[in-house]
Amino acid sequence: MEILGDVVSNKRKIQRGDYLHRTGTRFQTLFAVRRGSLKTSVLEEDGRQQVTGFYMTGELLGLDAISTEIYTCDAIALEDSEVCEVPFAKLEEISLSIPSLMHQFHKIMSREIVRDHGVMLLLGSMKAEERLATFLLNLSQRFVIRGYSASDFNLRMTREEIGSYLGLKLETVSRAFSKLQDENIINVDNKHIQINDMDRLRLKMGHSSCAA
Amino acid sequence: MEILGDVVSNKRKIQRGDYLHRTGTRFQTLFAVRRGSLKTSVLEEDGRQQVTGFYMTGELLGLDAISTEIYTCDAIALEDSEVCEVPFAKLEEISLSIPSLMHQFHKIMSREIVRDHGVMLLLGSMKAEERLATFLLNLSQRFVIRGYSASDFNLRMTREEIGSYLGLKLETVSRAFSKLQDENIINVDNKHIQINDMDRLRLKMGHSSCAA
DNA sequence: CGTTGCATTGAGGAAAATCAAGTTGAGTGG
DNA sequence: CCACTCAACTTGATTTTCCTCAATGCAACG
Repeated sequence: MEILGDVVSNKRKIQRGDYLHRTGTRFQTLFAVRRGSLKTSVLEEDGRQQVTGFYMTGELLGLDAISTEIYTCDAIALEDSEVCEVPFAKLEEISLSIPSLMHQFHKIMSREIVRDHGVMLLLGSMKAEERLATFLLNLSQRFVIRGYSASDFNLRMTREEIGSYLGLKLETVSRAFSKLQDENIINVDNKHIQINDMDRLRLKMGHSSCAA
Repeated sequence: MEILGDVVSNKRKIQRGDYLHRTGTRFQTLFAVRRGSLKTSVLEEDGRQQVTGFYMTGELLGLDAISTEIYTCDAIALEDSEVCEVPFAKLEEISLSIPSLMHQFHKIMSREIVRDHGVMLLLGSMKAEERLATFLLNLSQRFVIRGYSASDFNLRMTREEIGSYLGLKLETVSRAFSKLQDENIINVDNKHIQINDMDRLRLKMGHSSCAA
């Protein structure tokens, strides 16, 4: 992963709300998040919009653009952030002489596909509360990996963005938060989330029908 | 693409209903469909299952397994089929000496990601009828590319499998078919589908609210 | 201190799931 | 060849879930 340093040409700061890239513009670089967080979203002809992912430190954006050499989504900073530009042509070139780099890159792309399949499963077969539980546990997991608390963190995105990602309306997200709080599984104070009972939250992910 | 011939070691026949690979088994090869069609599906701990994709001639399976070197889904033949085994290690090896092959491979993986984002959009923001219209048009498109009729084809999968892919119950799929038939947009005779009005079917995809 | 954006909550309605019959059609065996 | 079986499909009635619309709360900011 550190080999990526050879490929990384320059860093770029990006303020909350700014676009990192826009749908339809020419693709040349991937972006690795160094600090902060971003969301990607796709826009349909008829105005419908959907958030397709949230990205934190260390995660890679732009993989979708390789196929057409045009970005297929918008990437927007959720807070003041910093990214590394990874020129894709250069990455491919260097890959030729460093097989392990190429292999790692393939794994990263593959992981993105697996991740998307997980979201498809969520969108296709889970109820609102299960979706939110899954989402919170996923975030929690990713915070832990980065050395933050698994059970106490601040959301960087709005209810509407969460809803868009989970295929729900913002009111439904809000209600699901309230319900989990009423059951004492989590504490919600606006964007500040505390998970009180990780196990019961995990149960929520599974089969809501069996739980009380 | 023909370069792939160098990598392809052997063909494999697989009968309707048979597994091409199973979740959890060791990954070594990708599979290119030569004839027939397959579905992939993921199984959750609690028994929930979801179809994550349908694959036709020329399409590539197994990309999700690269990340963990273990297949993350089941692949099952929808009809008697034939696939080529593409040993992944060999593909990576050859890529090193044929940059264009590597580049093509990256595009294929990227296209899979874009495709998944499309499904996420469908699952997250479309109503039943819109989902089915989108699905039929996608199939139609893929048949055309392969030299078959765009407006007259046979489904290889059951209503339940379609529903699982689209995040709907089989009854809902059936009703959506019936509705599109009542509106004279398509003809349905069990698995035999005829599209009478491609334009109105496309309209269905978009904003159902505006249509009658 | 009003404005603005985000969040919560409630009431009512629409969409899809669930439950429950029936129908059809292909394959099987008498 | 016909009855039987079984799986897939269709259709209707009811229930659940979520969306929509609307009102209100609340904190940040100029």
